[in-house]
Amino acid sequence: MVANTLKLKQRRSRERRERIVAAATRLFGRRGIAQTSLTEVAKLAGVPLPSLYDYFKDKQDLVAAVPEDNYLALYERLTAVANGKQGPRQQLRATFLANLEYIRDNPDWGRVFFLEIWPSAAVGQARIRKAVDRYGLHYVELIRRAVAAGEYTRDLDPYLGMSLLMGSLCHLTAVWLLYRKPYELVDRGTAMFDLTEVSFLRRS
Amino acid sequence: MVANTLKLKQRRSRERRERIVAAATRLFGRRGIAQTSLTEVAKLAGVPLPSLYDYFKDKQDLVAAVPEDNYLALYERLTAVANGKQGPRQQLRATFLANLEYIRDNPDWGRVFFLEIWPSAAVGQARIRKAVDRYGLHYVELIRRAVAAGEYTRDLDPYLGMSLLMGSLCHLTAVWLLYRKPYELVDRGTAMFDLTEVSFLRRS
DNA sequence: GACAATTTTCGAAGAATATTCGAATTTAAT
DNA sequence: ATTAAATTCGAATATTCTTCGAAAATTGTC
Repeated sequence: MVANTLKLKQRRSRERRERIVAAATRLFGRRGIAQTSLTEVAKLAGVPLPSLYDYFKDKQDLVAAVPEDNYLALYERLTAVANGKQGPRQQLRATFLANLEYIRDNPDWGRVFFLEIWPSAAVGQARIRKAVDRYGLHYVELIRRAVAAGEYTRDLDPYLGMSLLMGSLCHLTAVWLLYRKPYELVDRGTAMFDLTEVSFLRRS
Repeated sequence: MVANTLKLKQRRSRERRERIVAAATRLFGRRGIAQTSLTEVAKLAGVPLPSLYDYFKDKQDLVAAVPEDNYLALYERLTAVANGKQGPRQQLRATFLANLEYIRDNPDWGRVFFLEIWPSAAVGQARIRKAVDRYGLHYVELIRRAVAAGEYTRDLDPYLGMSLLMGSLCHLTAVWLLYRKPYELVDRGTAMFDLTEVSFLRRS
């Protein structure tokens, strides 16, 4: 247990940091980043305002911490799900749907990531971009394998396929979040994946 | 000529407003909204800071004006292009590509709209949402007609089809803008449209 | 063309928010 | 027990957004 071997002081400090990120996720996710002041974040986290700066360089840095703190859990879930399936095609499908499930279960995080971070200038920062790239490359790799296995047509450009899937994912999520969840995200995502995949398949 | 019949004072006022929006489009588009201060906008527009408030309620209001000032030109272009084609399928394709051309030719606007406005909380404002909805419905309508004409399969849900196209469009544009235009937008958009459309077609 | 009414402009001040500084406190190490 | 190190946070500063109202410019009227 890492947490237990940490010195008392360090552990407390870490818990504090986590409380701040949790508060930020919630507030940024509900009201948007621009509409949330650090004063509010500090209040919800139960720490004095200047203490935020003991953990984060500035507001932007706190914003970046929100998705970062979720990547680990997300990737674990995605790989766990994918490993349970056989064949790249099934793995791709399972990954896509697990991704939507994660968003459904963590809408605040989803909103910060898909609506505020990923599209915004934040991606210009190397730190965030790296994570986003990794995210996309995971899909590229699965598509590539499905092509190699002969499940998808040889004509398929894996990057184009990835753009299609990521684009659908983002758009679906954005509409779901912005229009107050007018449909069941995973169900609709399933329909969308199956529709998209038609164009990936080998012409018989 | 509306502009010429306007009283001198009103005309100057309108030109001023246009200069402000132009400055805002440029700065918001290059640095992002959060990283751009109104002081900078005012300076680039050549007006004193408080004068911004003679035209816009607050910063958010100025942000909203950026896409609004472009809709007219965009819609004109889209409908002109679509009307030159026959059959809903060709019209849809032409619309999609003309849309990409407009983005390519107005990247600052594209960035403000696709990266800052559309995904952000701003869509929560009725005024902006209305415009966005209209945008999407245009695609829905064209798809619907293509289905009715028997060009697309009857199984196709027009809304799902729209999500797919809009998702692709957004993602393609976002990557193009954020990764410093690594490909020719319209060419890649063409490949993407054709790939997506495979899943719309009637199974023979 | 002079005068009043109206609209437009913008300097000065205020409010909200982000950020820094460093001294006080707490914990860890010797 | 004493020193060193890390952590916390009150007080002060900097930046940015926003308001107010008086000055200036324009328009309408006689």
